[in-house]
Amino acid sequence: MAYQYEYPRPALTVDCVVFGFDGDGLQVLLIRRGIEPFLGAWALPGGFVHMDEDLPEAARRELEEETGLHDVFLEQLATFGTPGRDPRGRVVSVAYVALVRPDQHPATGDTDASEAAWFPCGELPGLAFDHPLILEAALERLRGKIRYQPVGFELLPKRFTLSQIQALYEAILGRPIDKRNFRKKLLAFDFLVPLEEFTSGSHRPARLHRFDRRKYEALVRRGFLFEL
Amino acid sequence: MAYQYEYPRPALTVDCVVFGFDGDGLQVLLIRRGIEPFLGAWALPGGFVHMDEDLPEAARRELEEETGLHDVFLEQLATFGTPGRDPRGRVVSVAYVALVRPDQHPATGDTDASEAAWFPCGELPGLAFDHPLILEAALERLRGKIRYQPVGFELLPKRFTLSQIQALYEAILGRPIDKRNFRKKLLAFDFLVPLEEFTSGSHRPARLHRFDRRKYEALVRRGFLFEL
DNA sequence: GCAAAAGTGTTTATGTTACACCCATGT
DNA sequence: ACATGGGTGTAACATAAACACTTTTGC
Repeated sequence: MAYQYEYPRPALTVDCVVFGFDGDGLQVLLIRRGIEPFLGAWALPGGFVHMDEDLPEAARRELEEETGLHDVFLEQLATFGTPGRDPRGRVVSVAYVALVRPDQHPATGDTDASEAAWFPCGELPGLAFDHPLILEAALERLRGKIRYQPVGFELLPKRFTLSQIQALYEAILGRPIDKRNFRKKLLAFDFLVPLEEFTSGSHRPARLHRFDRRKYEALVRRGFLFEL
Repeated sequence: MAYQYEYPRPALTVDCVVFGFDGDGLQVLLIRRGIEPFLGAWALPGGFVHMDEDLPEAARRELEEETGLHDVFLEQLATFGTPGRDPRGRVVSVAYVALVRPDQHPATGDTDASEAAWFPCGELPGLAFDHPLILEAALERLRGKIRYQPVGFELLPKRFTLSQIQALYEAILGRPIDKRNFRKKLLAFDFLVPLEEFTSGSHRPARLHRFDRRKYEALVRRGFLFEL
């Protein structure tokens, strides 16, 4: 370690904004803090980065430790480091966005130490640290991203109806979408595979589809741009 | 400091990808390293974050120290922290993108300690650390961003011709653009102010324009989306 | 008068929006 | 039979793409 740098260093954490979709509204997974500072307050899952682990690894580890979630879609959002954002001293946090499918959702309260719970995006409790700021940035990113990359499929079950995905887009974009135009456009991309399976319930069964990642990626390579 | 965290911490740096435009191609400002490691190699300007400064402040400070640049457009890009990316040990770097106008360009070699120079994006020298990776991410961001936000104006002189801005878009997007369609669309946004000044030179003088940020922001507030 | 870049409209093709009714199921 | 959500096509409109010649200046 010939050139080791020896001045004081900020502490480094990761925080995850975990989005889920319950068929109706967009939701965020929060944990109740079990330690000071902000003991008992709701916060984004996250924690300190270990010296030998990469940043996404740290995010995944903290996510699993605090919420039981694993194998989720994860993407770096931004880094927050304003002095004073953490009362313990200088702490810089690399924020991630995670998207989880309903079948991956942990049952509320199924983790050991900390309590985790889903909150509808519109009814969030007060949050610790500068987490409201991070959450706002994550929402903005999601709203922007969903319009030109098919991240929505990371929030739906593997098999889903067209109405479900439309409801998801309406929830994220916050406006109603015309059913016929939405389906026309989405199906024209040709990366949705209609299945011979249907929902059952009190009404007319809806055809299930799955997202064909291969077809999507082939399109992307041919210089195609998703835009909805 | 009741809850100070006392485990080993990664070191934290900022690095800046500085883009410029010379009327022909996109360029990047690099510095020649004056210290180990990678002594003598070209690298992105950047350095360690002080304990009491915010991240953008640190980026601006390093930029001024190493290149003489100040008052530039600056935006966070992403954070790079893979173990092993710096031979001195664990160093996590928050990368920024800076856009500078030609009139702000430092004369090559006008800084004290380190040597700074512009390189065309297509003819970059070998770079220190994982800086090629950071640069690639910055280029991708710029290409994406220029299509829906008028960041291009940060790379042009305050007064510019329509041909100059077209050349900039062509350089960044890497493809030719139809002159008439480009002008029609750009002028239709109505945030370009035609001036009563013209270039002089060996050919027909071109009218100069300036970007009216107020008009642009008013449009954005009315729910308008730039798209080119 | 020639070389070089500036400037200017129209037509065609493509994509987007608006819009209303019938269908299949469970109760 | 009725309530509920699923499913389908067309016409009007708006936006994007293709395309060629004239103008002004310096040399």
